[in-house]
Amino acid sequence: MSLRLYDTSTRAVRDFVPIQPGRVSIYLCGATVQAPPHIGHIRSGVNFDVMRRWLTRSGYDVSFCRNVTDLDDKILRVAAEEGVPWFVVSERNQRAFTWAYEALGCLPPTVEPRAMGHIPEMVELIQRLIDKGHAYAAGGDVYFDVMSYAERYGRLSNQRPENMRAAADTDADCKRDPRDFALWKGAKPGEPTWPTPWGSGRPGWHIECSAMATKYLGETFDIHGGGVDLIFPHHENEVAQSQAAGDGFARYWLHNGMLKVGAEKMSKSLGNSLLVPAMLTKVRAVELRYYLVAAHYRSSIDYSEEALAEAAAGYQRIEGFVTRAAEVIHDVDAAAPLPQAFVDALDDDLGVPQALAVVHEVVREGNVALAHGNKEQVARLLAETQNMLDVLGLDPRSPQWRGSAADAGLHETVDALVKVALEQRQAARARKDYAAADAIRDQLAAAGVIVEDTPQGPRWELAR
RNA sequence: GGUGGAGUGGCCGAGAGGCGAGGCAGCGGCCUGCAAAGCCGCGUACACGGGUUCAAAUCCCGUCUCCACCUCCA
Repeated sequence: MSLRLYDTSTRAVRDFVPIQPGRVSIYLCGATVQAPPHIGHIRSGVNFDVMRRWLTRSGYDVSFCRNVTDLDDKILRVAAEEGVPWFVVSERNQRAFTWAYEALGCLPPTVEPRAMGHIPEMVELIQRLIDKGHAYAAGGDVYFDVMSYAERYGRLSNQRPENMRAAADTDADCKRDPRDFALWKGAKPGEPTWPTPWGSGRPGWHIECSAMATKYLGETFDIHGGGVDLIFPHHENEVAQSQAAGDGFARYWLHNGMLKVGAEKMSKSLGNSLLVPAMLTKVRAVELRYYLVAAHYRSSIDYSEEALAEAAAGYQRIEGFVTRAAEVIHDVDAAAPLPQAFVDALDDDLGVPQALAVVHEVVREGNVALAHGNKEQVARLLAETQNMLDVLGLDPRSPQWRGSAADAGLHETVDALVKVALEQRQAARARKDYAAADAIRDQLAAAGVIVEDTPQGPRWELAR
């Protein structure tokens, strides 16, 4: 079986066939940087990071473009409230997004274009649309003429234009049809503007993604991703603009489900955002990633602290095996094959939940092998586990999660100190003075050091 | 009103006609001086009412509840 993906535009699971053999191009709608990221934004980033890692592991050369929309009405409003230029707001929030993506282990995109750096490309696209009769200038704005494209408009979101309400993206009454949406917004006092053949102004929402996707990935590309809340109007309008202009645009549309809190979508505008830094005081970043990744990307997640804590406990079980196995096995075969069940799970529309079930099964086998002291088997199962975790971005021994060299140095220091205490404890145990032995263990525990006795002698870990 | 999705055991969360994914928690056992970790065992769950079928969580009809989108959104 090879990769099959659920495609929103056909509402069916389809075999994935790339345009060029061996290459995949992905455009992910990143953030409109009007506020710092909450964990719903990062869920999207993490889901598509796993998609990208899986495609890479499957042998594809992946071009991954994740855009930043760095100007919109809200950014202007925030900037006005703070009395600073718009770019102060978008720069600040973009840095917060970049930090959060990195903190959660998302690989950097191949390219991360910013909308306002692509005005000429947008102007060129708008001109093509005007030339083809799909757009018109009116009242300083330029609009996409939805009815000129009525036979195709609405296909992605499965809606008919006659059922749609009016677009409210501008308050202009110069539209030919209320459903027409702005490609370009005429200059308003106090707003940043760029000159165009139709007058100065700023871009509408949607046009930047069409311009940037085709610039970096070509007029036709493989996968376009984003949250389900973007299907309409954002993605519908993107595909309308691009295809009306003659581009092929995306061949597969993938949409991740929403993260909900209290049965409601987490949303900047609803004020129920859980921001990443606050979350990282509750669990480690890798545990948060596990939580966000563990549900299927198309399911919605009902956030709860309990579920988050359960996910962390589940991850710690996996991590425990990897840590203990790595104390025995020093060379891990990064080329070891993945279990077929794991491959099949991910090939089936990125079935991470089933893939994680395979991880847990291999971990159980690994723990058995560890208990039996079967080094050969431990080596094999550790390699399988780490390779699976690598695809999910969850390998505790990867540089992302392993900790710094300074941590390693500190670990050595603590190890030397703990060993002194453990030797005393072993001596006490040898003379059956369990009160003394347990007192040492309790003291270490109070200092955050958890002691475990194994057939190979005592080992220790820091408490979490 | 239109479009799409969801309701699964104490909890999270897959699956999509037959054999109970996996995890968390709990209980019992093994191991241990005691623990911890680990392992083994323990659960007949699929919103409700009908129907189809040898067989339904899965298909069909109806009902209820919830969510998302219908021009701020990941």
